[in-house]
Amino acid sequence: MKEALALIKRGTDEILTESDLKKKLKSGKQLIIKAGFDPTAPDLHFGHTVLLNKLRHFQDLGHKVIFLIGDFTGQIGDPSGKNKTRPTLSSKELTLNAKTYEKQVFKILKKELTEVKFNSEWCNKLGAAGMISLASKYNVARMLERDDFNKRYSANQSIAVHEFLYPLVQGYDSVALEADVECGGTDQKFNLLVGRELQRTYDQEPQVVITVPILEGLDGTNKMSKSLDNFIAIDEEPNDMFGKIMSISDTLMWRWFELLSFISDKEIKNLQKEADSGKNPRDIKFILAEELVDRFHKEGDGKKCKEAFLKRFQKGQMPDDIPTFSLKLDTTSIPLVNLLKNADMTSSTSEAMRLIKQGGVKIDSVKVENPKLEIQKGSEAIYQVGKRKFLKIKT
RNA sequence: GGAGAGGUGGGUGAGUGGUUAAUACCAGCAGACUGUAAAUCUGCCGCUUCGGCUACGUAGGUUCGAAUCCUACCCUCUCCA
Repeated sequence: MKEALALIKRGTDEILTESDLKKKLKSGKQLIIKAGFDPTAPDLHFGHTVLLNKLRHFQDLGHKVIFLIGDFTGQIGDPSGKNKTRPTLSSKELTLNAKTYEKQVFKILKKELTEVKFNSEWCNKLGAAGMISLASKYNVARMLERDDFNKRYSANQSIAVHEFLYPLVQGYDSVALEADVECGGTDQKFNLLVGRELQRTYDQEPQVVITVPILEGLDGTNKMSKSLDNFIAIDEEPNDMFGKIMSISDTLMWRWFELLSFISDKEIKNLQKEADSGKNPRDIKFILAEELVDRFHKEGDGKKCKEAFLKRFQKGQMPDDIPTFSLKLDTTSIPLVNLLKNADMTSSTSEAMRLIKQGGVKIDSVKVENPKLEIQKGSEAIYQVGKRKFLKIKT
């Protein structure tokens, strides 16, 4: 029991309330753990795994996880953050997204203890009358307590009426599932708490709310997200994954240790001590990178990546697994800038031109000086753009 | 329904007839230095067949010339009811 609680508590931000959680754990029954996911972003990244790891902990204790895809709520659009209108997804896309989710999610979650559900299943049945009745169970004053709404309200910014429905519907999901625990990011706290309230009005035992911290992305400041392009997807190529982890700042590294690594707090403290006494933080980052690559790929891949990494950057050698790109030419030669664009190494020929002028383009390790260089048909060489983009191109 | 403010490049935000592909800041990219860290320095930062082409909400108009003036439309915000 003590260990169970400790396992669940690790890395959480808040547990509301802990005494409720204890009670539920003690009851001995299999708990229903709910977590909601956006239907539009099936590419899971490290940020999602903070939450998934927490869910996994519950599974390790034998509880059941409901992986809830918010296809209905997706139509409303989560008011936290920007209020973009979400495109309504077709049922085909939904199934596809769900499949993609499942493929990735079971790298962390146990299949036999996970159930994937869509909230349209019960929300569609609700109808207008049901929505009105649901809306009657909460009040505007309480809605405005939500930090996000509060700020906008006091700043005289608009709050669309339907935005109030989002937390309500999300809360209703908890009622429909009779959830015992709901996990989410700290930014979801309000929504999760509404679930608690609603369950009470529906005469259910209120769910325990567990919030986990939001992981900072590669830039070290913003929340990791696809739209900011500061993420590492969990199905990313081992070497890319390793490289990206190595490129994070030292400060961020400790944060990632805390939220992503499974090594004990004690060991992390030891590592910090080593760093303080002068050990190269890069070598500590290796530990993190190895662990994470191993987790999302095969055991041992992390080590391979590390070796490749050392070879490439310490000794300045080429990576040995450069992908090949073949381009069929109709002419006898092609300007280098066009070649780079066609091979998708740069987004435009203008960009390619710029990079060449700045000395950022190499062919077979030789810096290109002539921006108008022509590449002859029938050539094969290794092209490098910037520090990390390598491609073998055949013409 | 009435009154007013505004929509500029990824973001913030200058610019109110012409040296303006458009100030500045942030983000981003490349180079130097490093540990593919941070900090710092330097350069770049619309597209192009390198002739040009397309850009300041949309569509027209005035003008030798417009992001800047006029008209219509769309959108956002504020205040009043």
